[in-house]
Amino acid sequence: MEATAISKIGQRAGSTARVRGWLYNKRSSGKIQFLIVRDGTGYVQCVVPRADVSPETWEAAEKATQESSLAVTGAVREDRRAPGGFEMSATAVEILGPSPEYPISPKEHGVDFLMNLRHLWMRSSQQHAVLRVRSEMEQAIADFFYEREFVRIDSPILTGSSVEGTSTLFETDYFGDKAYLSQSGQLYLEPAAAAFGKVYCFGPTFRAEKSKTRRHLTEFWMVEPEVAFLEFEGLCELAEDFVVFLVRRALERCGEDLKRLERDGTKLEKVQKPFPRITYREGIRHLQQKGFPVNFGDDLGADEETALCAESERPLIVSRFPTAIKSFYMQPDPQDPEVVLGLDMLAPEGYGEIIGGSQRIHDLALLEKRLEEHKLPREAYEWYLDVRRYGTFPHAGFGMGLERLVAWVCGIHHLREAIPYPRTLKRIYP
RNA sequence: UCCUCAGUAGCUCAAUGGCAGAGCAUCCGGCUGUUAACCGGAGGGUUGUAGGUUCAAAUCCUACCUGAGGAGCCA
Repeated sequence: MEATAISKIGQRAGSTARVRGWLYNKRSSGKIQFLIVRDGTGYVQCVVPRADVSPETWEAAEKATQESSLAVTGAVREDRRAPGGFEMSATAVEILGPSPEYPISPKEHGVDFLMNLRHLWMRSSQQHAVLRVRSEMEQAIADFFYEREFVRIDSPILTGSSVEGTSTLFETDYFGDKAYLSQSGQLYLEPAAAAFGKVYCFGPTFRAEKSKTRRHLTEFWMVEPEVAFLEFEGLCELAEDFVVFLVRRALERCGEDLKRLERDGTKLEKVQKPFPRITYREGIRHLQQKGFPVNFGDDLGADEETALCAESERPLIVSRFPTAIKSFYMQPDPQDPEVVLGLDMLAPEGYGEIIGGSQRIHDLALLEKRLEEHKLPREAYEWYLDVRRYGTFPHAGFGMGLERLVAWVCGIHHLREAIPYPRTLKRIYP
């Protein structure tokens, strides 16, 4: 008999089905055993009454330990007592692969232990739910840009020049030359915007920051749109539309997973346009009134960000930062030349910055000047300057960290659970 | 890089200078509707490593190793 996906088991109610998967948990009571089987699409309870099955089937059910792979055949029926609403009365249980002494028990474990067993931990229901939400968000990202006729441009992972300083770059040998793992696809997207108009890239990025917090990974996935002739106001709207689209998608298609994660959906339902916006100057004033010792020119730390977001249930857009604390390529505000047309989007509930973006400098002379001020090696950027030499145009873009979005949407504490195999300061295994 | 905390059974944790313990997991037994099932029994230890103090160290001291939480920086 052909196997049925457990997610589709309800369609077989009243008839016989065969499922293949792994034993998630088992409870027994003398003459009856309950096997919870998972196959990646869902969970189903299989009931094995001793009186109704062959001795071989009874023995197989008894021998099956946590995470043994199994094939179970039986009659499907609705039953309120079963988790999921349907259960199978097993007529045959076959152990496909035994699983002696599975290390992750249904009880509590520490972070280090679970992270060393990440390859097994992803079988656990909550981890499984997070990674399914991540997959849905990846699909939603592709859909959002496809619907808006963006062209996906894959930027290189191995690069010769950096967007920001070289201190946070992973260096590697490239046939005797130095190469670096990409920190951002932006420099490669700007030329592509001149070729295609609306473009985006989506892939892994690498930061050798020695940061050790729940908001940082050394390898994370970033999605970056870049749009020709888009100016700052339009950029803010694009970022807003994007986040609203992604959160709505999670609510529409990840209900089961969010429920398993005990995520409060009402908080996500409040993520609607328009998002509150403040400028950096206004933010500094608010913070000073609340007693924070901050002045124009200071970077906003974690506590400051949390204080600014405290009043809002929607993401907050902070814009127009001092030129000195931002990257070399950001366009100055014509109304206020001390600040640049950059934005940070801060997620509510303390999840912090999920998006950073800006309008880019399109004037060649100004960009050359900024490269010099930031002491960046001019030669490495010659090709990038060509974007301004041959038909320059105003343009803007942003980057969104996928793991930060997923952590926020799922309501999980640490970014390391929002990626299948996290890379952190102290972890490159498994 | 800095600050703080923690390393004891496979896992989560007790034992505060005086006999190394419990729950879960594993194995054995019991129970015909379990929901992290429950009940009884068994096995399981170089207390992170090295040194020191002491009649006596898991416990106090020193160094190192490993991990966690936070800061800075960022997405």
